[in-house]
Amino acid sequence: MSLASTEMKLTKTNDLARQRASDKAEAILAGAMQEFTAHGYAATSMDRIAAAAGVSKPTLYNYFQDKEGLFTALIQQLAQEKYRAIFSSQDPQSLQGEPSVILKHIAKKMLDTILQDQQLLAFIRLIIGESGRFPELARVFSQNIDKLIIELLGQYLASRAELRLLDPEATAQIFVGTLVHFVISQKMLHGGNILLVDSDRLIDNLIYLIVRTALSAK
Amino acid sequence: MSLASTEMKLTKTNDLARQRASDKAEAILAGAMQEFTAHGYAATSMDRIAAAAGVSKPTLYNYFQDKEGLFTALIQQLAQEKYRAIFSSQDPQSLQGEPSVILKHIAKKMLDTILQDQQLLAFIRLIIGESGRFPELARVFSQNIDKLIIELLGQYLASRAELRLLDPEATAQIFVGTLVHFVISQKMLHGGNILLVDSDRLIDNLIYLIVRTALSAK
DNA sequence: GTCTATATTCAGATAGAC
DNA sequence: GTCTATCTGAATATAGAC
Repeated sequence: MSLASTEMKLTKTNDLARQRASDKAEAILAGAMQEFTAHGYAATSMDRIAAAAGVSKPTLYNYFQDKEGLFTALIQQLAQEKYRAIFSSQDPQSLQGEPSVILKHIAKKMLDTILQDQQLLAFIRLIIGESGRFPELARVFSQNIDKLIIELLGQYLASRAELRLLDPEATAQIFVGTLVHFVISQKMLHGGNILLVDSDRLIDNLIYLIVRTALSAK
Repeated sequence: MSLASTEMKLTKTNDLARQRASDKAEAILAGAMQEFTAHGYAATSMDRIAAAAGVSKPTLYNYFQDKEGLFTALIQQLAQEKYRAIFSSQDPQSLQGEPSVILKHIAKKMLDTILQDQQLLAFIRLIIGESGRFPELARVFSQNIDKLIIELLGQYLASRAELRLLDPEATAQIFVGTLVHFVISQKMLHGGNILLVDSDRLIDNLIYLIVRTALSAK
């Protein structure tokens, strides 16, 4: 299967060919998710996926062309799911109140969403780990999740002129980057045990940097 | 080989047993670096490492217990090298000038160091990708590189009281997190093509947030 | 469509010659 | 210490019965 040919638009939801996706296909994807997220691409065998899905190996090949095809199908499904999960947290524009309160709410919600979801953590690890072998999948993830979150938050920051930000979108990237880096170093790299700065302390300082000019102007 | 038994102190430099490390061992480590960083742990075969190193497979097993032992030895060597490369950039305390200038210099140096070094990028990808299988190696990397950089920068920020920071160490973590996230999303996830915010714009805004109170007080 | 059984390749690791 | 040659298990993928 050619990687270049993979259709990767997250906006393209289930089409005709999958009006009623087969139970078997779903079972296979569920098994594949368990195994791929736990062991990575190369260390996962089709035998183990078949066992986890409760089907035989030839059935895998009946629904998916090969290991690469199954993997890319899984990543697309996960990206859609996680995209929806993250954006079901409501639009910041609709929130009422002081920016410092709103931003704290957003930051806590973001961290909670990621830290509570072991599957999402494993997914991010998988995407980064396999980004050498599957650059296209990594690009799509980055463009569809990271970028959209930054844009949305940037719009909110831009709407609060009293914050006197140089550049709301760049500030949003700082905001998101700080939280993502925290998750990676604390959870994925297991640096959380002997930790330097906990999440509350980090969030408080991040928001302080963003709102302090507005505060002192009062 | 037991992972729990791996000695992982970066401070422990070459000891007696390697007073004059064999050329063969170095060739093997060089070959292992090329293959492991290019393909990850599971997808790299001992045959390919042997070929890349220009030795035969039994020679690998003469110098290293098994694949895991070779991998952990490589990660330790790379961590030492990268640690030194990053900290050879001089201590921020010794720099003279306005904090905004110093911080910009540090940020540019950090980004340049990482972005120019393809090997370091591949190493970070490897560490994150294999952090499920080798949690101990990931923990050591996080504690010895990430944490030390944040502490060093935190000390500098603490020495500049005019910045009126709530918490210099947490601010340093924001600084480093922003840059690391940029590298991951732009370079490793190949989000750089259709990019939102470029590195100069990001750095300018990061420093603006940190120093703007001191600026407006003038 | 789904299974059992298998073809084939390739991996990690080693025996034994030199 | 280093090699050639090889053992053994496991991986991807498929042929052919039902």
